[in-house]
Amino acid sequence: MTQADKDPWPDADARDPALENWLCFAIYSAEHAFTQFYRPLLEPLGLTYTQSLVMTLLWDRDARSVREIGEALHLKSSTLTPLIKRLEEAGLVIRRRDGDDERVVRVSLTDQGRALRDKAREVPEHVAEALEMSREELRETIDRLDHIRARLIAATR
Amino acid sequence: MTQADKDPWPDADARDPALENWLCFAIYSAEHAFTQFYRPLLEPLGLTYTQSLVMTLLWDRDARSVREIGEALHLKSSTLTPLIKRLEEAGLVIRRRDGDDERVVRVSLTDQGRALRDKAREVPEHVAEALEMSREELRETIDRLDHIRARLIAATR
DNA sequence: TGCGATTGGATCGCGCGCGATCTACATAAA
DNA sequence: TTTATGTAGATCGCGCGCGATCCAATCGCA
Repeated sequence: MTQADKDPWPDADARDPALENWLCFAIYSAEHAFTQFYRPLLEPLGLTYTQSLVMTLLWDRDARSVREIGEALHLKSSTLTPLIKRLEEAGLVIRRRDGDDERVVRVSLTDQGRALRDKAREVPEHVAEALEMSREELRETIDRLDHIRARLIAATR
Repeated sequence: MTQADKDPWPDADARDPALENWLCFAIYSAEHAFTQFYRPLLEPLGLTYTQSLVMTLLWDRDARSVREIGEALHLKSSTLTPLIKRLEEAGLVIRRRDGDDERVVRVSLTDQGRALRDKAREVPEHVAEALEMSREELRETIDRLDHIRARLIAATR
């Protein structure tokens, strides 16, 4: 458990010169830890983490376009098109061209996709339990990360 | 700028029921934003972000084993072996079996790899500039993310 | 000494995630 | 109507990142 926490990074004591890089690495590895944590929870549902994000969007509101999904998740069509096709192969969604605008592809839940929602409900509780953080702490951390993301996007040339 | 910040998530006002999932998504997309931000900075060096992490380790201390690098970055050999081979093809490092223990592969910098360090020095400043965060804020956010990671790893079954 | 268990890397298959590029469709302008 | 401009997805190639699996070297112990 704690054995994996000794960070054998260079100059662990003299972190100051490049704290920004540490922040990036902290985010980078927290993301991996989350993925690892979610894996066994989502595997029984047959979903990857990103797939579960798409499903969560659709459970809230159905028949979204690929563009809408991409905006919500900050993902490009080159990521989403194959991913959604995989969801379709799994029988969870269907993709259909919009009648009004033939460019648009609408993604809708199948009965099977809708049914999966029940199995997914307990997942957030596992996360909450693991994190052991107060709602204030969660709120504050999320706000800070959102701020960081906004700053980075604004500064990306 | 601010246009990309409207989060079109379900129930944006009723976030409370699953704040933990929001935290995960916040980390997930902050990670992508960082990758996007780093890309144009690292492209002139011919490095990806993960490759730059490996190089940073080696610049601090040379001739590390694949296992040591993996522990520092929390990455598996299935990720590192091909990545380091790419660094080798680029002429930045050499891989050599350890004489004492033939299982161990040591990764050492070439002159070219060492020389790249100078070009990489300015990168952290760009990050600092973009983030607009105080050292205290940085410190605190890093600590919180490290804590989250530790909790997740401990709770991953 | 010898033999099972462990360890360090390598390999394979799969799913992201992206930039670049392409196509089909839609809309605005001439 | 024709032409130009823009938009929604799809496709391709590449680099992670992992679980599963394999192999060779080493270690532990009888």
